[in-house]
Amino acid sequence: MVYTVGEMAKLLGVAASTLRYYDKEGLLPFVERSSGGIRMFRESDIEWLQVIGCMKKAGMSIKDIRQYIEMALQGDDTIDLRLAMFRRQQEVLKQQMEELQHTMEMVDYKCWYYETAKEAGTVDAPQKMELAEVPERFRKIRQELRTAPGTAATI
Amino acid sequence: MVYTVGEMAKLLGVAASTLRYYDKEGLLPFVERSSGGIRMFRESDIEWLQVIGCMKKAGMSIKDIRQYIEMALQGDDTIDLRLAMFRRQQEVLKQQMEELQHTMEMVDYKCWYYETAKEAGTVDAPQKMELAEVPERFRKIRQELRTAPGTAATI
DNA sequence: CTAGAACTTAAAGTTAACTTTAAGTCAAGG
DNA sequence: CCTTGACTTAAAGTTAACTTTAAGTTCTAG
Repeated sequence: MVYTVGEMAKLLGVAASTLRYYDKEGLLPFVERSSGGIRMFRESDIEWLQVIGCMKKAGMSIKDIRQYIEMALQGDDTIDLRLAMFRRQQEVLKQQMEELQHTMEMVDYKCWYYETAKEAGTVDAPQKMELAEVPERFRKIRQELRTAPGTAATI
Repeated sequence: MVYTVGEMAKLLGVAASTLRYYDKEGLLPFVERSSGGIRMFRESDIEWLQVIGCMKKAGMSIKDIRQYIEMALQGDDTIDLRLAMFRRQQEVLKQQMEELQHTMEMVDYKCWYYETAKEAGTVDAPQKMELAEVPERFRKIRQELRTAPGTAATI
């Protein structure tokens, strides 16, 4: 089973122009062409595309991904390099995860803040609350936010 | 204690031009000016800036953040709207977290894959391995990647 | 054999979020 | 008062990752 660019795009849920762009940028050197020049994606190309999608989600640039693809095509000599690349990516993701967790804490705090404000009818309720009255799990993030000594605006 | 734009930028670890840009985009209507027109950040403005930073990290656009700031300045009438906004953001972050976790699984698999390849000296080792030989935690992601029936390229 | 849908390329356009530049103004130290 | 470094604005430039356009080609069904 082979696919045209449009079919593969539909299958992956991306625009056909995106796949053409990736090809132009050297991300799809493995895709073969018909005698007339039409791209023919093979079933097995899906794995490449899946990995490319994953690397994109991990925040890698097109340039970096092309480097990886080129290494992969060079064969077993580049195993170490490829391993190093994914190890580095692992670190990047760990960092991203921590940041995301922190962001979530902040948003959770804000939800509590506005739920409390809603009940009371004013943001003064959560805003002027003593730290001891604030649910324990929000205290750290609240203090982090309250760098200022004075009371902040109605944020 | 007040800060100029340059001092505040240094304090937050961003470029001064970024703060000016945010101001131009309506994100900093609370920042006052000296008689000469110089921005004077107050200590309490840091909380606003911290929240803006958090919302950016959560993937919100400048436009969305401005909306929030405008609502906050309108006072208690917009509590419900602000709560709804953070609740929506909570969902977005949950989604992001799941995606990130999935990406991490893929990268973990790739690390295992290349560690195994490194030991054997060839990617054939992990590539041609039977599913049963693959560590249990990588089986799901491997199958997900192997949508194709035939063996894929040396990815 | 032909119509038309989907493909091809190169080049230009888009978008968001900054960043840089240019020309000028403010403020603090000597 | 003057210098100097940091500030001001408006406008133009940058970057990445697409997306769109235009002009032409290929494939498939009738």
